[in-house]
Formats: sequence, C-alpha cells, structure tokens
Amino acid sequence: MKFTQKIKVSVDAVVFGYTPSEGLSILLIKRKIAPFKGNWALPGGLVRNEETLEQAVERELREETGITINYLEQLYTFAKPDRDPRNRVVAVAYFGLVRPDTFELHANTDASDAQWFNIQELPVLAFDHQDIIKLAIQRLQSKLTYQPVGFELLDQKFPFSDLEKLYATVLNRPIDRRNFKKKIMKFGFLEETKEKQKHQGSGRPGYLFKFNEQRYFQLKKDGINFEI
Amino acid sequence: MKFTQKIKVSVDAVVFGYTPSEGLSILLIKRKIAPFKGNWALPGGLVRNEETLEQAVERELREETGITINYLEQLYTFAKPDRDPRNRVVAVAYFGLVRPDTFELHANTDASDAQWFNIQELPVLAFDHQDIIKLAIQRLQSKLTYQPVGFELLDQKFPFSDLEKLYATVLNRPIDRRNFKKKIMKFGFLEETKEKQKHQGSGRPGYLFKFNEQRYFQLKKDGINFEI
DNA sequence: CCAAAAGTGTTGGTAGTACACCCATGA
DNA sequence: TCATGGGTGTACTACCAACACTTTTGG
Repeated sequence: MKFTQKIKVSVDAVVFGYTPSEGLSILLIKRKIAPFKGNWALPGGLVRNEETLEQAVERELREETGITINYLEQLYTFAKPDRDPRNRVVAVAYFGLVRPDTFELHANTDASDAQWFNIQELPVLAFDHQDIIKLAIQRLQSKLTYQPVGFELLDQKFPFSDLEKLYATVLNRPIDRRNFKKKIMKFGFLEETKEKQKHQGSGRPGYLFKFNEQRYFQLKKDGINFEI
Repeated sequence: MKFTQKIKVSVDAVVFGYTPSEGLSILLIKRKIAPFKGNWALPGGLVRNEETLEQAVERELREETGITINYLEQLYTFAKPDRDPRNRVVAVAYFGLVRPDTFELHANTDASDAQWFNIQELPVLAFDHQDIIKLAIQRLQSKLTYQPVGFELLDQKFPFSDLEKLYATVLNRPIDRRNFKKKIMKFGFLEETKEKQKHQGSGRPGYLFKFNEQRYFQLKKDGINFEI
C-alpha cells in the first residue's frame, strides 16, 4: 500500500499589464535551460520547502523579471502527468495584475529574457502554458464583469476614456461611453479630480479620475454585482 | 541554487449531497491513522505518480466511501507550509456533487467511518479542512446563482418544490415561489411531466419535472447568466 | 477652421419584484 | 372539514440599452 511519491510542485504566474496605447499584455520569459530551452514561457519555478505559494510566485517574479506585482490570486492547478517531459510537476498557476508605472520591462531591448507580449501576438509557448494563459484571460474577463478591477491595472490618476478602453479591450467588444460612465459612477468608487489630461496628441483633454480606495476595496470585498 | 524539494501532493474532496428533508450535507470520513486519528476529515489522500488529480479523487472516494460522483471540479489548492504537522503536503481540493439516489451511506450505522453531515452540524475537522469546506460552500452558492446547478443534486424526476427548497437552503434565504418558477421555466431546461408526486404525507401532490439534458448542458457550457 | 476626442440626457422596453387566493389531497 | 402544500397572474418599478450633438483642444 505504501509508495514513494515522485511529484514536484511549481508555481507559474500569468501577469497582465495594460496601457491604452498597447493594450493588454502578458509578461513572459525566455527559458535558458532545457526542456524548451530558448522558448518563451510563463515566469515560475519550483516551490521551496518552507515558503508559501504566494511567496514562491513573488520570489520567481523578482528573480526572473524584476517586476512588482500589484494583485495576485490563485488561478488553477495544472497537473497532467506528462505536462513536463522530464519529471512529473504539478503547477499551481497564479493570476497577477500590475500597474503601468511598474512597466520597466517595456523599455528593455529584444535581447532581454523578460518581455511583455500583447495577448494578440503571443509566441509559441513552453509546456502547457498556452492553456494556462487561455484560462487566465477568461478569468480576467469574468472578473471584470462582476468585480471592479482596474485600480490594479491603471495608474493612480487616469482619464475616464482609459478605463473605458480597458473594458473594451479586455471584453473585446465596444462600450457605449455614456451608459458605461453612468454605470461606473453610480458605484461611487471613482472620483473626478480637477486636473486635466496633458495634451496627448489631438482632441479635447479629459478630466482625470482616481479611485476612492476605501469604497473600492469595500465593494470588492462584498463581491458586489457589477454586470458591465 | 539546487535544492531537494520535499513536498507531497494530495487531493481532498468536498462532496455535497442534498435531500429536501435533510438539507445540504457533506461527506466525511473518520481517520484511522495519525495525525488526527479518530477525527473526521474530508476524503482524500496522496496522488499516485501516474494518475491525474481527478483520477486520484475518484479513487479515494471509491476506496474510502464507495460513493459515485456525479459532478467534479477543481476548487482551490491549499498549501500553507504547516497545514500537515508531519510533512509538507500541498492539497488540491475538489468540489463534488452527488444525486440522492447514490446516498447508500445514509443507511449506514454510526460505527461506519464514512458519514454524511448536515452543513449546519459539522464536527471538529482534521487539518485545515474547515477552511476548505467554507470555500466549497461559497463556491456552491455562487455557482447556483450563475449556472444552472441542480441536475447533479436532484433525482431524475422531482417536484418543483424540491428545486425551490434546494435554492432556499443553499442560498440561505427565502425564495418567492411564483417568481422563481417563472425565471426557471424561461430558460427552457426544465420540462413538466404528466406524473404526480406520490403522497408525501399531506398537501396537494405536485407534478414531477425533469431536466432537458441537452439544453441544460448547453446552457451550462455557455455559462449563461442566471441570476436567481 | 478642421480634426480628434471628451462631455452630456432622454426615451422606450424589458425584466424583476411584490403580492394573495384557490385547488387537490390525506387524515 | 380541516390542515397542508401546490398552483397560478398582475401591476409597478427600476434598470438597461439605444442613440447624436456640442465643446475643447492642437495643428
């Protein structure tokens, strides 16, 4: 009845970043070792014996990409016996969001081994990371429709149109500006500031908005029904 | 940089059963070995090297309780370093539903080591199983409000009031009979049969309903917005 | 003055909620 | 005939969706 279990435990992180100009991106790293050496993959790795899964994710992100995560939650555990060609590895996938102002990587060169990829232009991926990303995108979409997400993906102050574009991009459908604004403002977690957007090319500059953190997190905690 | 990982992987199952008379129950086993010997715990155990997590859950349920599961999905992975006092064990928790007609265990004696417990009357539990159950109940509640669940918890044919009681019990609030019926019937996955409920004590017998499986699973797959 | 993006209200339809009386059965 | 639970319809309200013109800025 006794047997020796030979299964390892790893974490992988799907980290989303968003900018109005470049859309929704995912952070990937280029693998330096086999298997899938030279391929792009999700940041992640084996869990140490004494750390929590969240600590492991944060450690790997620090080591591999230098990024500071703003929001992190568990996504799903992937465990097909043959998902790693060498040993059996059970991967606990995490879902993360970062703010544009922590996008240091965007300035990196192509030679870097950590890089943002627009979700429309993902490269071939190692392991089953394609599946993990697919699930993460679904999670982001559904989160967006039942919880106010956005604080974690936008700067502290932003023009209203950025939020609208975020929703349109992630949900992949057009948003009616007037109805959207009515709906969002009714919740009361957004406040208009007196500041205006700096000249961004052409067009009328909009006022900047900011989140009322207290009310925002209260609503998130209550899992308020959002229904965009 | 190299280290030897000493983490084991297990599965635990939170299996829900429902009867109109006894309400919502969870299947527990009594542990025969340390740690927590003699305590009640969720069915589960270590994953074998070559089996999937789902296979492990089904095997453990077969070995420990003899139950046939009707619906199974992954719930969450619990991994606090000290959740098992001996070794570090990462537990992938599953969420399961069974039909009343597979409730063989209800007939067992108190001496049995597998037993149904009403969710209002749970015993002290081993490990962090209390937390796992808490999360599973939340999941069941939220599933009920955005997906048609019920097929997996009720017999093939049932009076409409059973479905209503199921929702009232799980959501822990009263349901307006007329509005509930209107809402449910609009989806078209329930069909009225000509049969009537057998005498169940007193009162007028209701017609029996059955699920239109095809339409039911179509709606489930589409993740239709349900909003009871 | 032209192009580009921001700001703003009204109306009609629909879906949700509240609510109470009669009916069939067994004891 | 009484107690118990099943079956049924309407009216009001609130939310959502559709929809277009004016304003501000930079070039």
